[in-house]
Amino acid sequence: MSQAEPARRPAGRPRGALLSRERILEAAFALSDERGGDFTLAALARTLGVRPQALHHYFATREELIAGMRGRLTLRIGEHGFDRRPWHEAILAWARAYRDTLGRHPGLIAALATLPVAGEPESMADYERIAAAFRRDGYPDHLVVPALVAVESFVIGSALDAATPPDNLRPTDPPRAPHLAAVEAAAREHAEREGRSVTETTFEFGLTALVAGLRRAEEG
Amino acid sequence: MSQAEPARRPAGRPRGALLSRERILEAAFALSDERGGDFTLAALARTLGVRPQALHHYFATREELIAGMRGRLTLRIGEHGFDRRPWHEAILAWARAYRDTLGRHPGLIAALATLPVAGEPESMADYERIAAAFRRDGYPDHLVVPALVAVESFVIGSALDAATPPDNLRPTDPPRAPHLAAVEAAAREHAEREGRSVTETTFEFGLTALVAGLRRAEEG
DNA sequence: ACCTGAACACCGTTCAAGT
DNA sequence: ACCTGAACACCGTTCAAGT
Repeated sequence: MSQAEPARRPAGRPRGALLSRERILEAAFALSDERGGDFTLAALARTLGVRPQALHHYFATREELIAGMRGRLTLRIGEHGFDRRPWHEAILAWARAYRDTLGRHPGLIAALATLPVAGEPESMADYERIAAAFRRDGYPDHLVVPALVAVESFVIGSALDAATPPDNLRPTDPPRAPHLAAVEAAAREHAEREGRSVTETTFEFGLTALVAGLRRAEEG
Repeated sequence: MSQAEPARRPAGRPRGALLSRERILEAAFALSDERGGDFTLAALARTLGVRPQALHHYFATREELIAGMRGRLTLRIGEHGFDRRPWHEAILAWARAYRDTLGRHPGLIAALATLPVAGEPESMADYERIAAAFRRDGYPDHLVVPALVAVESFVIGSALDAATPPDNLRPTDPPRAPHLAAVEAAAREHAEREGRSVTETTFEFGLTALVAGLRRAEEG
Protein backbone atom coordinates (compact mmCIF):
# COMPACT_ATOMS: atom_id res chain seq x y z
CA MET A 1 0.00 0.00 0.00
CA SER A 2 2.90 2.36 0.57
CA GLN A 3 2.80 4.58 -2.47
CA ALA A 4 6.13 5.40 -4.08
CA GLU A 5 6.89 9.02 -4.78
CA PRO A 6 3.92 10.83 -6.30
CA ALA A 7 6.46 11.90 -8.92
CA ARG A 8 5.10 15.39 -9.35
CA ARG A 9 5.06 15.97 -13.05
CA PRO A 10 5.03 19.40 -14.60
CA ALA A 11 1.89 20.53 -16.39
CA GLY A 12 1.81 20.30 -20.15
CA ARG A 13 1.91 17.47 -22.59
CA PRO A 14 4.51 14.83 -21.75
CA ARG A 15 7.05 13.78 -24.36
CA GLY A 16 5.42 10.40 -24.73
CA ALA A 17 1.92 9.50 -23.60
CA LEU A 18 2.02 8.15 -20.06
CA LEU A 19 -1.28 6.37 -20.40
CA SER A 20 -3.31 4.33 -22.83
CA ARG A 21 -6.60 2.52 -22.57
CA GLU A 22 -4.59 -0.67 -22.41
CA ARG A 23 -2.34 0.48 -19.59
CA ILE A 24 -5.26 1.88 -17.61
CA LEU A 25 -7.26 -1.32 -17.90
CA GLU A 26 -4.28 -3.39 -16.85
CA ALA A 27 -3.77 -1.28 -13.76
CA ALA A 28 -7.50 -1.38 -13.09
CA PHE A 29 -7.46 -5.17 -13.01
CA ALA A 30 -4.42 -5.17 -10.76
CA LEU A 31 -6.25 -2.84 -8.42
CA SER A 32 -9.39 -4.97 -8.47
CA ASP A 33 -7.38 -7.98 -7.36
CA GLU A 34 -7.39 -6.57 -3.89
CA ARG A 35 -10.44 -7.37 -1.89
CA GLY A 36 -10.92 -4.13 -0.05
CA GLY A 37 -10.24 -2.13 -3.18
CA ASP A 38 -13.03 0.36 -3.47
CA PHE A 39 -12.26 0.81 -7.07
CA THR A 40 -12.06 4.55 -7.22
CA LEU A 41 -10.57 6.46 -10.09
CA ALA A 42 -8.44 8.27 -7.56
CA ALA A 43 -6.88 5.04 -6.33
CA LEU A 44 -6.38 3.89 -9.89
CA ALA A 45 -4.71 7.16 -10.83
CA ARG A 46 -2.42 6.81 -7.83
CA THR A 47 -1.13 3.43 -8.96
CA LEU A 48 -0.53 4.90 -12.40
CA GLY A 49 1.32 7.92 -11.08
CA VAL A 50 -1.06 10.44 -12.62
CA ARG A 51 -3.83 12.73 -11.47
CA PRO A 52 -7.39 11.40 -11.64
CA GLN A 53 -8.39 13.84 -14.36
CA ALA A 54 -5.92 12.24 -16.75
CA LEU A 55 -8.07 9.11 -16.88
CA HIS A 56 -10.97 11.03 -18.34
CA HIS A 57 -8.90 11.54 -21.44
CA TYR A 58 -9.24 7.82 -22.18
CA PHE A 59 -12.52 6.96 -20.51
CA ALA A 60 -15.13 9.67 -20.33
CA THR A 61 -16.63 8.40 -17.11
CA ARG A 62 -16.02 5.82 -14.43
CA GLU A 63 -18.86 3.81 -15.90
CA GLU A 64 -17.18 3.71 -19.26
CA LEU A 65 -13.99 2.42 -17.70
CA ILE A 66 -15.84 -0.36 -15.93
CA ALA A 67 -17.64 -1.26 -19.14
CA GLY A 68 -14.21 -1.53 -20.73
CA MET A 69 -13.14 -3.87 -17.97
CA ARG A 70 -16.17 -6.04 -18.55
CA GLY A 71 -15.27 -6.29 -22.19
CA ARG A 72 -11.81 -7.51 -21.27
CA LEU A 73 -13.26 -9.92 -18.75
CA THR A 74 -15.35 -11.46 -21.47
CA LEU A 75 -12.22 -12.11 -23.46
CA ARG A 76 -10.54 -13.66 -20.43
CA ILE A 77 -13.47 -15.96 -19.84
CA GLY A 78 -12.82 -17.33 -23.27
CA GLU A 79 -14.58 -19.59 -25.70
CA HIS A 80 -15.12 -22.92 -24.02
CA GLY A 81 -16.09 -24.72 -27.13
CA PHE A 82 -19.62 -23.61 -27.78
CA ASP A 83 -18.91 -24.32 -31.44
CA ARG A 84 -18.02 -27.96 -30.93
CA ARG A 85 -19.70 -29.12 -27.72
CA PRO A 86 -23.37 -29.33 -26.71
CA TRP A 87 -24.55 -26.13 -25.11
CA HIS A 88 -25.10 -27.77 -21.73
CA GLU A 89 -21.49 -28.89 -21.59
CA ALA A 90 -19.97 -25.70 -22.87
CA ILE A 91 -22.09 -23.54 -20.61
CA LEU A 92 -20.82 -25.38 -17.54
CA ALA A 93 -17.25 -24.57 -18.50
CA TRP A 94 -18.24 -21.02 -19.38
CA ALA A 95 -20.01 -20.49 -16.05
CA ARG A 96 -17.06 -21.89 -14.08
CA ALA A 97 -14.58 -19.70 -15.91
CA TYR A 98 -16.87 -16.73 -15.49
CA ARG A 99 -17.09 -17.24 -11.76
CA ASP A 100 -13.38 -17.93 -11.40
CA THR A 101 -12.55 -14.77 -13.27
CA LEU A 102 -14.89 -12.72 -11.10
CA GLY A 103 -13.47 -14.41 -8.02
CA ARG A 104 -10.00 -13.36 -9.04
CA HIS A 105 -11.12 -9.73 -9.00
CA PRO A 106 -13.32 -9.44 -5.94
CA GLY A 107 -13.04 -5.69 -5.92
CA LEU A 108 -14.65 -5.63 -9.34
CA ILE A 109 -17.73 -7.72 -8.72
CA ALA A 110 -19.76 -5.02 -7.04
CA ALA A 111 -18.81 -2.45 -9.66
CA LEU A 112 -19.69 -4.83 -12.47
CA ALA A 113 -22.90 -6.00 -10.89
CA THR A 114 -24.18 -2.49 -10.48
CA LEU A 115 -23.14 -1.38 -13.93
CA PRO A 116 -26.38 -0.31 -15.58
CA VAL A 117 -25.66 -1.41 -19.10
CA ALA A 118 -23.73 -4.11 -20.88
CA GLY A 119 -23.64 -3.51 -24.58
CA GLU A 120 -19.94 -3.59 -25.23
CA PRO A 121 -19.01 -5.50 -28.38
CA GLU A 122 -16.99 -8.25 -26.70
CA SER A 123 -19.99 -9.38 -24.66
CA MET A 124 -22.20 -9.24 -27.71
CA ALA A 125 -19.82 -11.49 -29.61
CA ASP A 126 -19.76 -13.88 -26.68
CA TYR A 127 -23.54 -14.01 -26.42
CA GLU A 128 -23.80 -14.51 -30.14
CA ARG A 129 -21.63 -17.64 -30.01
CA ILE A 130 -23.62 -19.00 -27.12
CA ALA A 131 -26.96 -18.28 -28.76
CA ALA A 132 -25.76 -20.04 -31.91
CA ALA A 133 -24.91 -23.18 -29.90
CA PHE A 134 -28.34 -23.27 -28.26
CA ARG A 135 -30.07 -23.02 -31.60
CA ARG A 136 -27.84 -25.58 -33.26
CA ASP A 137 -28.80 -28.02 -30.50
CA GLY A 138 -32.48 -27.36 -31.04
CA TYR A 139 -33.20 -25.35 -27.94
CA PRO A 140 -36.45 -23.40 -28.37
CA ASP A 141 -35.71 -19.90 -29.64
CA HIS A 142 -37.81 -18.09 -27.07
CA LEU A 143 -36.05 -19.89 -24.21
CA VAL A 144 -32.45 -19.21 -25.20
CA VAL A 145 -32.24 -15.77 -23.65
CA PRO A 146 -34.00 -16.89 -20.47
CA ALA A 147 -31.66 -19.87 -20.13
CA LEU A 148 -28.55 -17.83 -20.79
CA VAL A 149 -29.55 -14.98 -18.54
CA ALA A 150 -30.53 -17.44 -15.82
CA VAL A 151 -27.05 -18.95 -15.83
CA GLU A 152 -25.41 -15.54 -15.87
CA SER A 153 -27.61 -14.29 -13.04
CA PHE A 154 -26.68 -17.33 -11.03
CA VAL A 155 -22.99 -16.80 -11.72
CA ILE A 156 -23.09 -13.15 -10.69
CA GLY A 157 -25.17 -13.86 -7.62
CA SER A 158 -22.75 -16.61 -6.66
CA ALA A 159 -19.77 -14.37 -7.18
CA LEU A 160 -21.32 -11.80 -4.87
CA ASP A 161 -22.01 -14.54 -2.37
CA ALA A 162 -18.41 -15.70 -2.61
CA ALA A 163 -17.26 -12.17 -1.86
CA THR A 164 -19.04 -12.24 1.50
CA PRO A 165 -17.43 -13.76 4.58
CA PRO A 166 -17.44 -17.56 4.36
CA ASP A 167 -19.26 -18.16 7.62
CA ASN A 168 -22.13 -15.99 6.55
CA LEU A 169 -24.78 -18.52 7.46
CA ARG A 170 -23.16 -19.78 10.59
CA PRO A 171 -25.54 -18.86 13.40
CA THR A 172 -24.04 -16.52 15.93
CA ASP A 173 -26.16 -18.21 18.54
CA PRO A 174 -26.48 -21.88 17.46
CA PRO A 175 -29.13 -22.92 20.03
CA ARG A 176 -31.49 -20.37 18.55
CA ALA A 177 -31.06 -21.82 15.06
CA PRO A 178 -30.37 -25.52 15.56
CA HIS A 179 -31.41 -26.67 12.10
CA LEU A 180 -29.36 -24.01 10.40
CA ALA A 181 -26.39 -24.80 12.62
CA ALA A 182 -26.66 -28.49 11.76
CA VAL A 183 -26.90 -28.11 8.00
CA GLU A 184 -24.22 -25.44 7.97
CA ALA A 185 -21.85 -27.74 9.84
CA ALA A 186 -22.73 -30.63 7.52
CA ALA A 187 -22.00 -28.50 4.47
CA ARG A 188 -18.70 -27.41 5.93
CA GLU A 189 -17.61 -30.95 6.75
CA HIS A 190 -18.64 -32.17 3.33
CA ALA A 191 -16.73 -29.42 1.58
CA GLU A 192 -13.70 -30.07 3.75
CA ARG A 193 -13.68 -33.74 2.83
CA GLU A 194 -13.64 -32.75 -0.80
CA GLY A 195 -10.91 -30.22 -0.17
CA ARG A 196 -13.03 -27.33 -1.38
CA SER A 197 -14.68 -24.35 0.22
CA VAL A 198 -18.38 -24.27 0.95
CA THR A 199 -18.88 -21.52 -1.60
CA GLU A 200 -17.20 -23.67 -4.22
CA THR A 201 -19.32 -26.74 -3.55
CA THR A 202 -22.39 -24.53 -3.36
CA PHE A 203 -21.65 -23.00 -6.71
CA GLU A 204 -20.96 -26.33 -8.35
CA PHE A 205 -24.08 -27.91 -6.89
CA GLY A 206 -26.30 -25.02 -7.88
CA LEU A 207 -24.81 -24.74 -11.35
CA THR A 208 -25.29 -28.39 -12.24
CA ALA A 209 -28.80 -28.31 -10.80
CA LEU A 210 -29.67 -25.24 -12.82
CA VAL A 211 -28.27 -26.56 -16.09
CA ALA A 212 -29.96 -29.92 -15.51
CA GLY A 213 -33.22 -28.06 -14.97
CA LEU A 214 -32.68 -26.03 -18.14
CA ARG A 215 -32.14 -29.23 -20.11
CA ARG A 216 -35.36 -30.73 -18.82
CA ALA A 217 -37.24 -27.58 -19.75
CA GLU A 218 -35.95 -28.10 -23.27
CA GLU A 219 -37.54 -31.52 -23.48
CA GLY A 220 -40.74 -30.74 -21.59
CA MET B 1 -37.20 16.11 -6.25
CA SER B 2 -37.92 19.74 -5.27
CA GLN B 3 -36.99 19.76 -1.61
CA ALA B 4 -39.24 21.71 0.73
CA GLU B 5 -37.63 24.22 3.02
CA PRO B 6 -34.45 22.87 4.63
CA ALA B 7 -36.13 24.03 7.86
CA ARG B 8 -32.95 25.23 9.47
CA ARG B 9 -33.16 23.97 13.01
CA PRO B 10 -31.19 25.50 15.85
CA ALA B 11 -28.37 23.49 17.41
CA GLY B 12 -29.07 21.64 20.62
CA ARG B 13 -31.37 18.84 21.62
CA PRO B 14 -34.86 19.15 20.12
CA ARG B 15 -37.90 18.99 22.43
CA GLY B 16 -38.85 15.62 21.08
CA ALA B 17 -36.60 13.30 19.10
CA LEU B 18 -36.94 14.01 15.41
CA LEU B 19 -35.64 10.63 14.39
CA SER B 20 -35.80 6.99 15.34
CA ARG B 21 -34.42 3.84 13.77
CA GLU B 22 -37.94 3.13 12.62
CA ARG B 23 -38.44 6.50 10.99
CA ILE B 24 -35.04 6.40 9.34
CA LEU B 25 -35.61 2.94 7.89
CA GLU B 26 -38.99 3.96 6.57
CA ALA B 27 -37.53 6.97 4.80
CA ALA B 28 -34.66 4.82 3.56
CA PHE B 29 -37.08 2.45 1.85
CA ALA B 30 -39.01 5.35 0.38
CA LEU B 31 -35.75 6.70 -1.01
CA SER B 32 -34.76 3.32 -2.42
CA ASP B 33 -38.02 3.14 -4.36
CA GLU B 34 -36.53 5.52 -6.82
CA ARG B 35 -34.42 3.97 -9.47
CA GLY B 36 -31.70 6.53 -9.78
CA GLY B 37 -31.48 6.88 -6.03
CA ASP B 38 -27.81 6.55 -5.20
CA PHE B 39 -28.70 5.80 -1.66
CA THR B 40 -26.50 8.27 0.10
CA LEU B 41 -26.88 9.21 3.73
CA ALA B 42 -26.92 12.81 2.61
CA ALA B 43 -29.96 12.25 0.39
CA LEU B 44 -31.65 10.31 3.15
CA ALA B 45 -30.99 13.06 5.66
CA ARG B 46 -32.44 15.57 3.22
CA THR B 47 -35.75 13.73 3.00
CA LEU B 48 -35.84 13.58 6.79
CA GLY B 49 -35.09 17.26 7.21
CA VAL B 50 -31.95 16.73 9.25
CA ARG B 51 -28.21 16.93 8.75
CA PRO B 52 -26.40 13.76 7.73
CA GLN B 53 -24.55 13.51 11.05
CA ALA B 54 -27.82 13.02 12.89
CA LEU B 55 -28.19 9.60 11.30
CA HIS B 56 -25.03 8.36 12.95
CA HIS B 57 -26.78 8.68 16.25
CA TYR B 58 -29.00 5.75 15.26
CA PHE B 59 -26.79 3.83 12.87
CA ALA B 60 -23.07 3.97 13.43
CA THR B 61 -22.22 3.58 9.77
CA ARG B 62 -23.87 3.48 6.39
CA GLU B 63 -23.27 -0.25 6.37
CA GLU B 64 -25.15 -0.70 9.59
CA LEU B 65 -28.10 1.17 8.18
CA ILE B 66 -28.20 -1.03 5.10
CA ALA B 67 -27.93 -4.13 7.27
CA GLY B 68 -30.95 -2.82 9.14
CA MET B 69 -32.80 -2.45 5.86
CA ARG B 70 -32.00 -5.99 4.93
CA GLY B 71 -33.43 -7.18 8.21
CA ARG B 72 -36.65 -5.36 7.46
CA LEU B 73 -36.67 -6.72 3.93
CA THR B 74 -36.56 -10.22 5.33
CA LEU B 75 -39.66 -9.50 7.35
CA ARG B 76 -41.40 -8.11 4.28
CA ILE B 77 -40.58 -11.17 2.26
CA GLY B 78 -42.54 -13.12 4.81
CA GLU B 79 -43.05 -16.72 5.73
CA HIS B 80 -44.51 -18.45 2.68
CA GLY B 81 -45.44 -21.57 4.52
CA PHE B 82 -42.20 -23.43 4.92
CA ASP B 83 -43.81 -25.00 7.98
CA ARG B 84 -46.74 -26.50 6.11
CA ARG B 85 -45.69 -26.92 2.50
CA PRO B 86 -42.90 -28.97 0.90
CA TRP B 87 -39.67 -26.99 0.65
CA HIS B 88 -39.75 -26.95 -3.15
CA GLU B 89 -43.16 -25.29 -3.16
CA ALA B 90 -42.47 -22.83 -0.38
CA ILE B 91 -39.11 -21.85 -1.81
CA LEU B 92 -40.72 -20.89 -5.11
CA ALA B 93 -43.05 -18.49 -3.30
CA TRP B 94 -40.18 -17.27 -1.16
CA ALA B 95 -37.95 -16.60 -4.17
CA ARG B 96 -40.72 -14.75 -6.01
CA ALA B 97 -41.48 -12.59 -3.02
CA TYR B 98 -37.78 -11.98 -2.51
CA ARG B 99 -37.33 -10.83 -6.05
CA ASP B 100 -40.50 -8.74 -6.04
CA THR B 101 -39.39 -7.01 -2.88
CA LEU B 102 -35.98 -6.26 -4.32
CA GLY B 103 -37.61 -5.10 -7.52
CA ARG B 104 -39.72 -2.66 -5.59
CA HIS B 105 -36.56 -1.03 -4.27
CA PRO B 106 -34.22 -0.92 -7.23
CA GLY B 107 -32.05 1.65 -5.57
CA LEU B 108 -31.36 -0.80 -2.80
CA ILE B 109 -30.25 -3.82 -4.78
CA ALA B 110 -26.75 -2.64 -5.45
CA ALA B 111 -26.24 -1.53 -1.86
CA LEU B 112 -27.52 -4.83 -0.56
CA ALA B 113 -25.58 -6.90 -3.01
CA THR B 114 -22.33 -5.25 -2.07
CA LEU B 115 -22.98 -5.43 1.65
CA PRO B 116 -20.15 -7.57 2.98
CA VAL B 117 -21.97 -9.36 5.73
CA ALA B 118 -25.46 -10.60 6.51
CA GLY B 119 -25.77 -11.89 10.02
CA GLU B 120 -28.66 -9.82 11.27
CA PRO B 121 -31.14 -11.81 13.40
CA GLU B 122 -34.14 -11.52 11.09
CA SER B 123 -32.29 -13.26 8.28
CA MET B 124 -31.05 -15.93 10.65
CA ALA B 125 -34.59 -16.65 11.76
CA ASP B 126 -35.67 -16.86 8.14
CA TYR B 127 -32.88 -19.24 7.20
CA GLU B 128 -33.64 -21.36 10.25
CA ARG B 129 -37.24 -21.86 9.15
CA ILE B 130 -36.15 -22.77 5.65
CA ALA B 131 -33.48 -25.17 6.87
CA ALA B 132 -36.03 -26.87 9.09
CA ALA B 133 -38.33 -27.44 6.12
CA PHE B 134 -35.55 -28.99 4.03
CA ARG B 135 -34.66 -31.38 6.83
CA ARG B 136 -38.25 -32.29 7.54
CA ASP B 137 -38.64 -33.26 3.90
CA GLY B 138 -35.56 -35.45 4.05
CA TYR B 139 -33.20 -33.29 2.02
CA PRO B 140 -29.59 -34.32 2.69
CA ASP B 141 -28.13 -32.18 5.44
CA HIS B 142 -24.95 -31.26 3.60
CA LEU B 143 -26.94 -30.04 0.58
CA VAL B 144 -29.36 -27.74 2.37
CA VAL B 145 -27.04 -24.74 2.52
CA PRO B 146 -25.92 -25.21 -1.09
CA ALA B 147 -29.53 -25.44 -2.26
CA LEU B 148 -30.66 -22.45 -0.26
CA VAL B 149 -27.69 -20.30 -1.21
CA ALA B 150 -28.08 -21.30 -4.85
CA VAL B 151 -31.65 -20.03 -4.90
CA GLU B 152 -30.70 -16.85 -3.11
CA SER B 153 -27.78 -16.22 -5.45
CA PHE B 154 -30.08 -16.69 -8.40
CA VAL B 155 -32.61 -14.29 -6.91
CA ILE B 156 -30.04 -11.60 -6.26
CA GLY B 157 -28.41 -12.05 -9.63
CA SER B 158 -31.82 -11.83 -11.28
CA ALA B 159 -32.70 -8.72 -9.32
CA LEU B 160 -29.50 -7.10 -10.53
CA ASP B 161 -30.32 -8.18 -14.04
CA ALA B 162 -33.79 -6.73 -13.71
CA ALA B 163 -32.27 -3.42 -12.66
CA THR B 164 -30.41 -3.15 -15.97
CA PRO B 165 -32.07 -1.74 -19.07
CA PRO B 166 -34.51 -4.25 -20.53
CA ASP B 167 -32.99 -4.38 -23.98
CA ASN B 168 -29.63 -5.32 -22.60
CA LEU B 169 -29.10 -8.23 -24.95
CA ARG B 170 -30.60 -6.61 -27.99
CA PRO B 171 -27.76 -6.37 -30.48
CA THR B 172 -26.91 -2.83 -31.46
CA ASP B 173 -25.96 -4.14 -34.86
CA PRO B 174 -28.28 -7.12 -35.56
CA PRO B 175 -26.53 -8.37 -38.72
CA ARG B 176 -23.37 -8.93 -36.70
CA ALA B 177 -25.23 -11.08 -34.18
CA PRO B 178 -28.02 -12.75 -36.10
CA HIS B 179 -28.59 -15.64 -33.70
CA LEU B 180 -28.70 -13.37 -30.70
CA ALA B 181 -31.05 -11.01 -32.51
CA ALA B 182 -33.36 -13.90 -33.39
CA VAL B 183 -33.59 -15.43 -29.93
CA GLU B 184 -33.88 -12.04 -28.30
CA ALA B 185 -36.81 -11.16 -30.54
CA ALA B 186 -38.40 -14.56 -29.89
CA ALA B 187 -38.10 -14.07 -26.15
CA ARG B 188 -39.61 -10.61 -26.41
CA GLU B 189 -42.55 -11.80 -28.48
CA HIS B 190 -43.16 -14.72 -26.16
CA ALA B 191 -43.12 -12.51 -23.08
CA GLU B 192 -45.42 -10.04 -24.77
CA ARG B 193 -47.95 -12.75 -25.55
CA GLU B 194 -47.97 -13.66 -21.89
CA GLY B 195 -48.29 -10.04 -20.91
CA ARG B 196 -45.06 -10.09 -18.94
CA SER B 197 -41.64 -8.57 -19.34
CA VAL B 198 -38.69 -10.58 -20.58
CA THR B 199 -36.98 -10.29 -17.22
CA GLU B 200 -40.07 -11.70 -15.54
CA THR B 201 -40.34 -14.71 -17.83
CA THR B 202 -36.60 -15.20 -17.57
CA PHE B 203 -36.74 -15.21 -13.80
CA GLU B 204 -39.68 -17.58 -13.68
CA PHE B 205 -38.11 -19.95 -16.19
CA GLY B 206 -34.75 -19.98 -14.43
CA LEU B 207 -36.27 -20.34 -11.00
CA THR B 208 -38.42 -23.33 -11.86
CA ALA B 209 -35.49 -24.93 -13.70
CA LEU B 210 -33.21 -24.41 -10.72
CA VAL B 211 -35.66 -25.76 -8.17
CA ALA B 212 -36.45 -28.73 -10.42
CA GLY B 213 -32.73 -29.41 -10.63
CA LEU B 214 -32.36 -29.14 -6.88
CA ARG B 215 -35.15 -31.69 -6.40
CA ARG B 216 -33.50 -34.14 -8.75
CA ALA B 217 -30.22 -33.75 -6.88
CA GLU B 218 -32.11 -34.80 -3.78
CA GLU B 219 -33.16 -38.08 -5.36
CA GLY B 220 -29.95 -38.86 -7.22
C1' DA C 1 -29.86 12.28 24.82
C1' DC C 2 -30.25 14.37 20.33
C1' DC C 3 -29.43 17.58 17.28
C1' DT C 4 -26.18 21.24 14.76
C1' DG C 5 -21.88 23.52 12.73
C1' DA C 6 -17.32 22.95 11.52
C1' DA C 7 -14.01 20.10 9.82
C1' DC C 8 -11.57 16.15 7.62
C1' DA C 9 -10.39 13.17 4.06
C1' DC C 10 -12.18 11.65 0.50
C1' DC C 11 -14.96 11.10 -4.22
C1' DG C 12 -16.00 11.97 -9.84
C1' DT C 13 -15.93 15.44 -13.19
C1' DT C 14 -15.14 19.92 -15.67
C1' DC C 15 -12.32 23.35 -17.45
C1' DA C 16 -8.73 26.38 -18.35
C1' DA C 17 -4.25 26.34 -18.72
C1' DG C 18 0.63 24.62 -20.29
C1' DT C 19 3.70 22.12 -23.62
C1' DA D 1 -2.90 15.58 -28.00
C1' DC D 2 -2.01 14.76 -23.18
C1' DC D 3 -1.08 16.05 -18.98
C1' DT D 4 -1.64 19.36 -14.64
C1' DG D 5 -3.77 22.69 -11.15
C1' DA D 6 -7.77 24.72 -9.60
C1' DA D 7 -12.36 24.27 -8.77
C1' DC D 8 -17.07 22.33 -8.10
C1' DA D 9 -20.45 19.67 -6.00
C1' DC D 10 -20.63 16.03 -3.76
C1' DC D 11 -19.64 11.92 -0.24
C1' DG D 12 -19.23 9.42 4.95
C1' DT D 13 -17.65 10.26 9.40
C1' DT D 14 -15.81 12.58 13.65
C1' DC D 15 -16.06 15.81 17.17
C1' DA D 16 -16.98 19.65 19.87
C1' DA D 17 -20.48 22.32 20.92
C1' DG D 18 -25.50 23.63 22.38
C1' DT D 19 -29.94 22.53 24.80
